[in-house]
Amino acid sequence: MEDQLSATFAALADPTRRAILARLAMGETSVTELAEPFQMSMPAVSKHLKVLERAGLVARGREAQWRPCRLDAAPLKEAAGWLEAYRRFWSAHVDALERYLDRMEHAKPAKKNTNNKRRGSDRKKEK
Amino acid sequence: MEDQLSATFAALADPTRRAILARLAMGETSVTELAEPFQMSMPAVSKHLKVLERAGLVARGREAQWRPCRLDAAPLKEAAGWLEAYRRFWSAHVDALERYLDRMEHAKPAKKNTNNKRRGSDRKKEK
DNA sequence: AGGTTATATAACCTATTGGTTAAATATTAG
DNA sequence: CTAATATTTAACCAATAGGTTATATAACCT
Repeated sequence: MEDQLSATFAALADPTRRAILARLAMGETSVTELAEPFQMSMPAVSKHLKVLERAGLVARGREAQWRPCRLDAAPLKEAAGWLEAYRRFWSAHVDALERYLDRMEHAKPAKKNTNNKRRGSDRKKEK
Repeated sequence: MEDQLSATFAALADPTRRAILARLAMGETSVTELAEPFQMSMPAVSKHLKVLERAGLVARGREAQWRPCRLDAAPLKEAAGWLEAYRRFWSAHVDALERYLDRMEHAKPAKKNTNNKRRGSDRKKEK
């Protein structure tokens, strides 16, 4: 997973890690405190932190025996930018247009519209 | 990976899948055409499509022997919404505000900040 | 029916992920 | 130095991911 964007999205693809980021958004804290809400072992949290750290989302300091973690949201900016390019595809207005165009598409072809008797995996659009 | 958000981010955490979505943003197309730019086998692309489909990002139809894929960006909306909550952390302007608030937070007990380097959240050590 | 095209599935492989427990490390306190 | 605390690393495990090749399925076209 060489690229930054993949690392960022992969890091976000885990609820534990997202919860850690949410906690860090409230301020810098220690690993132990981060781990507290979860029912997993400390090494597991440590691994999650390493994933976040390698994705550049968490930076750490050293203070005595603590390794305080703090949020570094910079990589999220790139991710948000990527998503932004798709905004028009989820805008409600365009959704309606989409559905309209889709109906046109399916009504248009003069081909014999053989009934879709096939298996149910493509039932999504059949309203 | 039970939740929708995790499925969405996980689906986006692969450059091939992001490229597939980018292609689909230009319009519905077949699996073969989707696979063409990549140097991987067709089953590999098929698997990527299945990941995207289970994440709800791609819907498929049936047209003769083709299974046209089309983008369904709805799940991206939730992802973008999640990221949006962190926008203030990557905006440079608010970054300055953050730092200011952070200093205030840590300077609170005393009046003047006299080189108090300790971070507040891990001070349970005062015995 | 038989052949071609488009796509999916099966079976397999290796690397990575997410978790565990046990041991090591780093730092402070006494 | 020793003990305590915070955290990481090591070794292991099961499940998943991402790829392969070979085979199967589905629909079309003679």
